[in-house]
Amino acid sequence: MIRVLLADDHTILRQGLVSILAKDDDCVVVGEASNGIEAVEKAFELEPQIAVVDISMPELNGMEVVKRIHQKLPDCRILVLTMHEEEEYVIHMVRAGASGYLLKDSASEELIQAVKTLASGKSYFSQYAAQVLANQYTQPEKWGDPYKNLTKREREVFHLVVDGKTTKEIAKILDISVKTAENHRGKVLDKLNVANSAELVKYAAQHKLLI
Amino acid sequence: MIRVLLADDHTILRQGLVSILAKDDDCVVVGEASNGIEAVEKAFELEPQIAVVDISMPELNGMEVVKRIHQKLPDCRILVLTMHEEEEYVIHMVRAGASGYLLKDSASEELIQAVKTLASGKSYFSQYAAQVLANQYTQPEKWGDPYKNLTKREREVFHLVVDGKTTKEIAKILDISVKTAENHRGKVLDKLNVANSAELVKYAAQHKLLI
DNA sequence: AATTTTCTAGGGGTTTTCCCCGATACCCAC
DNA sequence: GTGGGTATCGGGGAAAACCCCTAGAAAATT
Repeated sequence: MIRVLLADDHTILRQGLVSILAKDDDCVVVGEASNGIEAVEKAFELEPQIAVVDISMPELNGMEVVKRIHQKLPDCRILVLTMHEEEEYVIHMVRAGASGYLLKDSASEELIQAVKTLASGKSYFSQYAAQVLANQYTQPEKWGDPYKNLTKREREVFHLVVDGKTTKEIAKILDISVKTAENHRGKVLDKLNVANSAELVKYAAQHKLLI
Repeated sequence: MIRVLLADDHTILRQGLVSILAKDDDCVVVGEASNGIEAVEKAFELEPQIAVVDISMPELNGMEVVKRIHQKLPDCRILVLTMHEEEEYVIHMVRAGASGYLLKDSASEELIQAVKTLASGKSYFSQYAAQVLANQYTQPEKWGDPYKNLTKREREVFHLVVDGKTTKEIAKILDISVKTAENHRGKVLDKLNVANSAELVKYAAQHKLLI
């Protein structure tokens, strides 16, 4: 039996979800929440296997809800159910810890399908959401604005730092003095507005300049 | 007019592709290749906007072809057309630089759709391929083996370092001396077999322990 | 040709990292 | 209990990173 928590501020829609899930023998709705705070509290209290969460909710928005639930209950799989089709929403929710993303105009069979898929440990994305996430892989062209301000040499240094090279190694590779390499790196840190090399690598990772 | 290069070792299938694309007024097949080496050479020579590439080809496999074309001609968009459904293929081809992934049993309309989508600068993935790539984002952390050897405290330090915190900050957060924090970090570096904090963040990113 | 930007390199300083070392405390087996 | 392993806590010291600066040569722009 898959224990499901529903979080959506629209009562009617929640009712609809309950009736859809009630028809399925493997699912049981163990709780409902009508705002973000309540959603988090009920999740902690009931520890459901699946949490179905809307993006726009009063008190606490969906992304915060997903973050908090995912942090405290990593085993609880979160399905985002929303009207929002925007790319940013998909990406941010998945980053926050969602394992599924479904649009509200999906068929009811798809909801059940999604819940079961998540319960089995896999992920489930609507056609559109999957497309958005897949695109993420092929667009490292979005070199963040700051990155574009780096000079050619600075970019070389940048990539070497990101690769874990020390200043000394960089100097040897580029055949310049350690001091110069240090200078370049300093400028890179400055231009990308990060405090140290570790943060620089983090920046790179978040902008898909890694791997 | 979208200039397309076809690379597939099966002559009949290539014929089919030509006739499909010929029906469309916006596309023109400027070249064909029946093996990997030839594909790369023709690509460099003709500089097509779109290269349709099969995975399994003689002389040079599809992944190498994609890599080489993508490296020399970053503006040439590559569509992988294959029978292989395996996850690894999708991921590897996309990493190598492919912008689209289509199965050979797709409808001919979908091929044209994919070619046009790629030409417009976007990506195109078959339902299945998109699903595979989307899943990459949510894979329940397969915390690498080395990570599991970290003690509780070391993991706390690990995550703080990865978050870009300095030792001093970590010491304050965990309410321990700077020296102790340094020590913990040293052990983490040692256990994860990395040389410095930058590499540590890289490790985290590659194991999806970031963000 | 003149100006700006980039690349180069160093001086000299503080802070952080990194690699040694030892002390305490805890758990667990003998 | 008593020893052995391990986790946590620290320190000393050398090396590296980081930060402030100057400054000339080369390259790109105007």
